[in-house]
Amino acid sequence: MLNDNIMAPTIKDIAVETGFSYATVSRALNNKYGVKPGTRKKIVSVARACGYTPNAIARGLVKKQTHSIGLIIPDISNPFFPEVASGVEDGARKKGYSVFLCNTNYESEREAHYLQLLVEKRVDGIILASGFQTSASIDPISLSAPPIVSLCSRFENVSNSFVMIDNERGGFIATKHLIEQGYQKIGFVGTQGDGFSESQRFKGYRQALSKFNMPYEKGLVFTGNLKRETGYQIIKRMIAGQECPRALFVENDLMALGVMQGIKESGLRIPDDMAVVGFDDITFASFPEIGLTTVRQPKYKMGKLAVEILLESISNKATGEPKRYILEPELIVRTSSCKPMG
Amino acid sequence: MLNDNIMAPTIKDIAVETGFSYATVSRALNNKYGVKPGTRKKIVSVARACGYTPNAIARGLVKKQTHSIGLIIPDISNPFFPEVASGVEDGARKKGYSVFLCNTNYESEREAHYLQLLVEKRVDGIILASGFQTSASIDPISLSAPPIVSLCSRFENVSNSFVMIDNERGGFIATKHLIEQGYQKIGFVGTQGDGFSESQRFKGYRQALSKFNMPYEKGLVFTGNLKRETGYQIIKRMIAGQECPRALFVENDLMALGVMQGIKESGLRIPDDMAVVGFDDITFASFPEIGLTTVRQPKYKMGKLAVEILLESISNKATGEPKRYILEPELIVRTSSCKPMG
DNA sequence: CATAATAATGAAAAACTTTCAAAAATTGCT
DNA sequence: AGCAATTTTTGAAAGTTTTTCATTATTATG
Repeated sequence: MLNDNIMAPTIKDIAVETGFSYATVSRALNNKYGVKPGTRKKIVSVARACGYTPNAIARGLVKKQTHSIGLIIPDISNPFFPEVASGVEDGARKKGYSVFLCNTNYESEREAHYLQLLVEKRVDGIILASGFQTSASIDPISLSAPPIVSLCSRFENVSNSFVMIDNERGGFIATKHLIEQGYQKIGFVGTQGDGFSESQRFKGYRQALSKFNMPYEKGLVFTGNLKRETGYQIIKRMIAGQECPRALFVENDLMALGVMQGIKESGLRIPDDMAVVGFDDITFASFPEIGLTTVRQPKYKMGKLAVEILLESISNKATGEPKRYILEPELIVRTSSCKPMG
Repeated sequence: MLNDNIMAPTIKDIAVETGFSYATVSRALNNKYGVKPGTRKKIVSVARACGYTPNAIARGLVKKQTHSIGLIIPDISNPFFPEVASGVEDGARKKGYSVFLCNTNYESEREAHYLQLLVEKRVDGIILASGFQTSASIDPISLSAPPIVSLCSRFENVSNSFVMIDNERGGFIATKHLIEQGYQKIGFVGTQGDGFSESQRFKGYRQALSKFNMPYEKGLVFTGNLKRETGYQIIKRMIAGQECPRALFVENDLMALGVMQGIKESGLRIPDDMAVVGFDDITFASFPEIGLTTVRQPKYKMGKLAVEILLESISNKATGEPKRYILEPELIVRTSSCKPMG
């Protein structure tokens, strides 16, 4: 009662106030077995009266778990990730977990930094939607690291649980669709890889070309980061150049939107002059005015699933095999990829 | 060394290993004054060798600060908020703070729940982009609560720092614009308030009508939550109804996009048959195919500013007057609100 | 060389909660 | 009432770090 407004009341304050011990107060407030109803009532009412709030930090220290998890994503301004994050958040909240949001902007140092930070914060687990397929970051901390579930990505050099869609197949069906629409010169816009290995979607693109006996031309591949602005710039350069494809598979929708904007600004029409297929199926792809053909990822569901796997493996203390979910991509055909006239 | 792979090494382990005391190890690792260069070197190298990671939980308990903040937003799937969140995250990261992301889905119980949770987690501060103007939630915890900066909103019954734009003025200039374009029947789509008070943007709408001597007609006001789907449903109903306005001020862009979609699906044209003005200026409003006239909010900047104010007030231990930033809204005219023909 | 001043280190307390073993109180039974 | 069995309560320790104060070691000064 004495340090009422200077500091938050603690269990100790309540113990003093009620005359019971810390232990009893703790058990009473946590609804644990073995405290007389009258006692509990008194303790609870005093706690409420003095505005007691449990200190999750102290609790975390004792119990060695924080009920927090980390979510690392590369680009929060790509609507794909908020959608995923939404699933993560919902799943986490339902089980009483909070989530640290970490946005890396596709920078590997930032990813590494956050990974380190989350370990220091003693999160109970991490969901890592990495921009990278090979991790320099994840390794060094692996000793004391909490369980990590990869999301929308996986590491080639680490075997942990992951949930993602079959990106290679996604790239394949996107490209196949364009081929079946009769396009001859099909370009690729996206990342070619993270420096260690090729992008899966790019692989699918090449695979489709090869399967349908179409030549792979390096000149039709345009790479850069996965932002909208980049797509915009690439297409401008592309149109200015000589070898301009008639159809494009763009590695993600955000970039595809930039591409489409560039195409239209150049006076060309979609799909008449150039067809576009994206990847992700972000909300805006479905707008009638946009009508972007794309490969759908079940964003919310993936986030939810990832967090469920993570919490599962947290409660298991990470025994058990890593879980690997590879979901099926789904081609959503819209107007941006209709059959060309001639 | 003995419990190497079973538990994360602690300062104690390093103390034992090097033969120095906790105190010295702590000082060495934290680059504090008063430890012999040789000693420091040895300690640091042992720490590195055994993969020591400081325990932020224990540190938080001692120092009574966690270097974490909470960010509460109502709707992460509205691109407006990720943009804001991005500013918050950047600002926080730069100062070594991590952010708990809390999505309330415009539900006040969830807001209250998160507020409580963040206090328990002993975050150093909270940024609250509330869906509500009057808080039942913020009050009860005010005693032990960390500083709270309101963002894109403010409370009428609590005086704390906030950063927002002048929503009333925003509503005013949006409506004024439609009036100046010659529209007679201008409708409003949005929330009318949170049950305690009117929405500021709605107030601006009414104010503009009144200023230009136009009648306020209840029949032209359509309310619901601020989601896209809601906008879509409202416009469908509106078009089916009899008193259909020729121009609409929609309370946010997301909803406006739903409205636009509904309009087009009904075979009407924008702006020829119906003009639309939104609010926020989310990225997608600017797409040529969309061309949504809107009231711009400096999203990223607001997030950044809010976190700066918050961290400022954290380091001040919350002495000093609350800071109140009311930014100027800016009307961005695009194609969705051109002059009607006749 | 003695003394003062400075630098380096250590011991212990504090932060708040949970948990375990043990003690105290209560209940049931004869 | 007396004893065992059960329920309730307590005290102390643990969890990890930082910090304060005190102590020891080192260097400088007269």
